[in-house]
Amino acid sequence: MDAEELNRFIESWGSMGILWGINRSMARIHAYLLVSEEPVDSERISSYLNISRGNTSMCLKELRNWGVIQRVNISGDRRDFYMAEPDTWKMLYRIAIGRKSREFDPALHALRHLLSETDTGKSRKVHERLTQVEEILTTLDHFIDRFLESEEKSKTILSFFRNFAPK
Amino acid sequence: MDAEELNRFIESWGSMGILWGINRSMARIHAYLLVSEEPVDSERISSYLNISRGNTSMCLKELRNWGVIQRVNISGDRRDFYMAEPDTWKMLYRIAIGRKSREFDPALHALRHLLSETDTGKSRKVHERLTQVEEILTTLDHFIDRFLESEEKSKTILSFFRNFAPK
DNA sequence: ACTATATTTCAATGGTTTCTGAATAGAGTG
DNA sequence: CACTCTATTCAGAAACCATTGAAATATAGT
Repeated sequence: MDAEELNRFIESWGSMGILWGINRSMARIHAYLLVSEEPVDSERISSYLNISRGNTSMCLKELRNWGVIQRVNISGDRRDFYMAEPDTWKMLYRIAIGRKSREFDPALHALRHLLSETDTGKSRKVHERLTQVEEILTTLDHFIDRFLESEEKSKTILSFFRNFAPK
Repeated sequence: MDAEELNRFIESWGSMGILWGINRSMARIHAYLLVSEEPVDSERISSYLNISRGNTSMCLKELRNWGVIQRVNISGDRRDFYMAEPDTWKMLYRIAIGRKSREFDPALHALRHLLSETDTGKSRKVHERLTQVEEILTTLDHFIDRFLESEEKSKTILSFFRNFAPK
């Protein structure tokens, strides 16, 4: 993978960051770590991607919170080095779990709260509509939980998906 | 459903808009239509939610593009009235389809493009890692397509989800 | 304890998205 | 056709978010 290809990847990963719900800088840094064989230090990241040291530091912290990168120490070197989570599966789980807990769960919670406090008699039609939404989201919620529950199980589910939706 | 509860719902639906990938105003308007028994006109939406007429008009247009609300005419009245898509299922499909085509598909496409142009020999480890990601996303892609393919079929899939992930 | 280097924090900046309100277009009516 | 009411557009204002860079903090080695 030559430098040009590498940059093309970094930039496209950066712009597809929306999909994971992370911003451009974070995604670019993540991409850079993904394509680096060896752990790299923050100075190198910052200068290669033209991101300030400060921002680089904050992004690395965030990415660590997400669990998609790891900090490693190299003996005899005072600097911190970083590498992408080496297990692709684990990485994707972490991203999915993060998104779910930040977006999906609060949404579902709010809806349930609303329904529990709503007088069913007052406007039946509306109440039924919202109940339907709640049911669907609840089912999806359980499903996603199972899907994310363990690595091995998820691999099984994936193979189910393959059979169910071949083409 | 009293006014306070109604507002609470509108606001939480508004802030969960991120989940559907739509902005606050659009989501609030959508929520208001969801909980309205009868079709409402744009003036009423605008004054109830404190959103300018101009913005209301643009949001309604967007929501119609998404297919999650409908414009209806009431004879003898020159105004346009709006109502939420009455079929909850259809509504959720429309949202899911929109998100997939705006976020998921371009991301997957970019990744494939990258892989097709990458020299496999140069950095095997990285190439393998990306290929893994591509495979997983492709499988999910097919699965989601099937899931969204038709109303009836999706209902079947939902019941599968229920059995697979009861609790 | 001191120095040199690495890291983190945060106020200020710059950029992007969203919203407003006035201008414009359009549709129905006498 | 002139009038009235409604809908849409769009330039500028406001709100929001990401990024910088300098200052503060932390740490390792001497």
